Amino acid sequence: MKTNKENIFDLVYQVVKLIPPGRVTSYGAIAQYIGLKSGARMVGYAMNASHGQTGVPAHRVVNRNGLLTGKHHFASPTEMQERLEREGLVIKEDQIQDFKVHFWDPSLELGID
DNA sequence: TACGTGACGTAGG
DNA sequence: TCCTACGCCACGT
Repeated sequence: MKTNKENIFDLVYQVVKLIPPGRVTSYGAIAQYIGLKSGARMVGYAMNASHGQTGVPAHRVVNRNGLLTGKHHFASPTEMQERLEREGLVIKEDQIQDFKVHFWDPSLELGID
């Protein structure tokens, strides 16, 4: 797998697009799936650049603790939470409740191979 | 061209 | 178990 910067961003977008409604994943999970070493930060950066991208549910990507760390980067600080709640998730204190239950691991769902 | 910053994660104390 | 420090890469100034 090539790790060109454009591919990294594109891969992140594609994986995020594959996240089914009502599910969430973490930066590290995506990074690990696309083969990024410490790409957790890169995934976050890709998300930052995904604002102009359509079909990229960045609100379904949270940190390892299930915390909505990127909510401030949305149009409204509450938009991320609103969207997640709209999909049936429960957000409390900017944190996803039952995060483990709704966690969507690309390496597991899409296959590591 | 060079320095600083950032939507994170892991390791060590 | 909780807190602090470091690493990594790309982008903006």
